[in-house]
Amino acid sequence: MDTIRVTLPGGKVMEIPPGMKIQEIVSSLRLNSHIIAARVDGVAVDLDRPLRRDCALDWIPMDSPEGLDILRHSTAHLMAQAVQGLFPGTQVTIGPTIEDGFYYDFNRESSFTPEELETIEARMRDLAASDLKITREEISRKKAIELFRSLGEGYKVAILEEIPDDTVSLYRQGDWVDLCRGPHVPATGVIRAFKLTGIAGAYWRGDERNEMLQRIYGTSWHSEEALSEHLRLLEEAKKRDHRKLGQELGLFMVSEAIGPGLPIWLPKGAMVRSILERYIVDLERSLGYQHVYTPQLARTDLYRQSGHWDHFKDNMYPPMRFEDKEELVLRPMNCPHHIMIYRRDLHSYRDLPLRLAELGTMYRYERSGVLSGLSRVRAMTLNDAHIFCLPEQIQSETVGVLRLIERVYRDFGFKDYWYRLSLRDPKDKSKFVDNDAMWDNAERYLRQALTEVGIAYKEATGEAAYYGPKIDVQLNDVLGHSETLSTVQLDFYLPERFGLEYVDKDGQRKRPVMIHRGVISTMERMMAFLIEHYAGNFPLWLSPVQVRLMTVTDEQKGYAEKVLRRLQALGWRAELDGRNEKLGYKIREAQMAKIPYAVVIGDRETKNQTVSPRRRGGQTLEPMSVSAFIELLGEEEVARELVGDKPTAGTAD
RNA sequence: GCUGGCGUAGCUCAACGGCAGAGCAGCUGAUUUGUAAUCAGCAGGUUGUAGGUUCAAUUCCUAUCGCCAGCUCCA
Repeated sequence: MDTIRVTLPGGKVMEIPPGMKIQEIVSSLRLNSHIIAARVDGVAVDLDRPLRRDCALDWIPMDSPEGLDILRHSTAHLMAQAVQGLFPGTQVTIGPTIEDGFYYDFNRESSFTPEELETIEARMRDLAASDLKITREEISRKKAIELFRSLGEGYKVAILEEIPDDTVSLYRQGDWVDLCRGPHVPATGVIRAFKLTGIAGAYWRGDERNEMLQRIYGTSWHSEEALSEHLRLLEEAKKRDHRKLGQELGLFMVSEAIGPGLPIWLPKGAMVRSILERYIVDLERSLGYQHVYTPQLARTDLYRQSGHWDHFKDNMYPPMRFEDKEELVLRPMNCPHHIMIYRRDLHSYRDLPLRLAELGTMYRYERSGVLSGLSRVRAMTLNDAHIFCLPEQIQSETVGVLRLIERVYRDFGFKDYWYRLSLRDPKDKSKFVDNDAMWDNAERYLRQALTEVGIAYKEATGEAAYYGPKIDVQLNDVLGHSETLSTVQLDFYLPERFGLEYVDKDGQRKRPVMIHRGVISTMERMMAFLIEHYAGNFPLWLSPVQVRLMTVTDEQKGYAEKVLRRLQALGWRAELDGRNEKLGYKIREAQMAKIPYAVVIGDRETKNQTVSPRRRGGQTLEPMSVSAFIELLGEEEVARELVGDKPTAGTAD
């Protein structure tokens, strides 16, 4: 048999001599140069790969997600080649692709400077221009270890020593070689549109006990246009950054004098926050939650008993002592306080579930490097609740919380989020309380609840709370970082620690189960998300200022004030710009302040007793009576939706 | 906490060893204006803080505080 049968994409079968390379098929078919790799029976391979058996072929074009991933991986190699050429003695470690880009970690005495980044980029362009062929080679693991040892690449040797396979693959381009699984683009000339985007330290193997390596980040695209579009989107995203908008819109501040991570809510931000608080408290009360207030300090012993002292001490402020009296700490969590409320009474099984909620302010010592605007702070107020329930109520209560989360996200228009089932790491039990049966049970209940609501989820090992597994809801911030917003945590441990009981039907005292849950997260983080989600354009119901009236000339001031009083009397957050300025100027300021309605009051309106509203997005409405305008506001507030804004309206500049 | 970068007027940014500047915002005056910026004038600073080098430091060095990116950690 002297030919093999290759099924091409689309079903056509081609007969080729065995050993023919995929690249030759690509050339013979005169396919465009955008094909940079292929899939053979579903497995991604280099174009350089010879075919020896009947198989099905599929192309991987450069602009497909998989193609971009390969391109970026090859760009990481190109960068490593440039770095090692420019800075002899620098060792390579790992260089994977990430969303929209890649990085490579190096071990080098000194750090890379921004100027060196440009030099590296220039060298990469040279290497790309020389269009070096990229070739794959398979050798035994033993030989590979020898090779990298002779090259002085200790990290590669360490990686090789952990690979179980006997055979490993190397990739060569020019005189440069790297250990890599591949696949890669056929030659460096394919790599055209790239940019090195940052330098940072990163611990070897992600462990802070290890030495710090030098990481260079970059991005790579199939065309210059795609690259500049990507960079433009990054710039756009920066405009939505809650730290920037929070400053511009006067929502919050952080004062160096007060302290890092201790945000100050300015009047406008405080207005949004109080609306959020009222919203969630009302909603929770309607679902059978009872709100309480408890102090932000407690005896250290309380936290010793709860286990926080053992498991959470690094995140707690040190205790304070007044003379020789009791020792107090700022609370890092609210649960022990709610547990004390539970313990006040002897509970019948008929009382359960007991749902205690609090907008609980708490303090956590976060390491300085992690603080960020409102999303990572040291003083925060959590939309917290603890559900004390019977074991047989776990699933229905968890389902109730999941439904509440879904309901709230709908109200805010959140669409881009995912559920994570956070489990303990069975290999590293030191971070978690030790009770295998408890963990297994809790995990099962959470899975059942997720299934019942029909929610898809990803599992994350090692992400659990110290007292139990949890369901987290992850949202991306505007810069692409995933953060937890909502959380549902199952806890068999604290009821045990505090000896919680209820009297069951049979008269026996039994242990209740606790569910810790947060829906709109901390007020701080929720605010950060909302600012970015709406790009500062809050929908009417959340806008700190909903309406700004503006006169055309002084003549209309009397009528405008009358309209203002009428709106304010009905609870609308309205203000009047009666300054002696041109209308265009006032409109512009209202637009930049992102106020939903700018309402023009000139001679015509005064004469007809009307108003002329203009929406934030630029839409001018026909003059209407004040009552009609109020009706319009009422409908929009109830709908809780954005009206008249472009979905990605950034700042006006 | 670690690696790197950056701290100049309320905000956004110049000046980079030789008298610290602009735009916006603020104040005063003129302008009475119809859907994204009217004009003029005035005022605004121990250049984050503390040391050091120098005849001279915003500029160079050291320490420290803060911010930013990333690592680690997390609501």
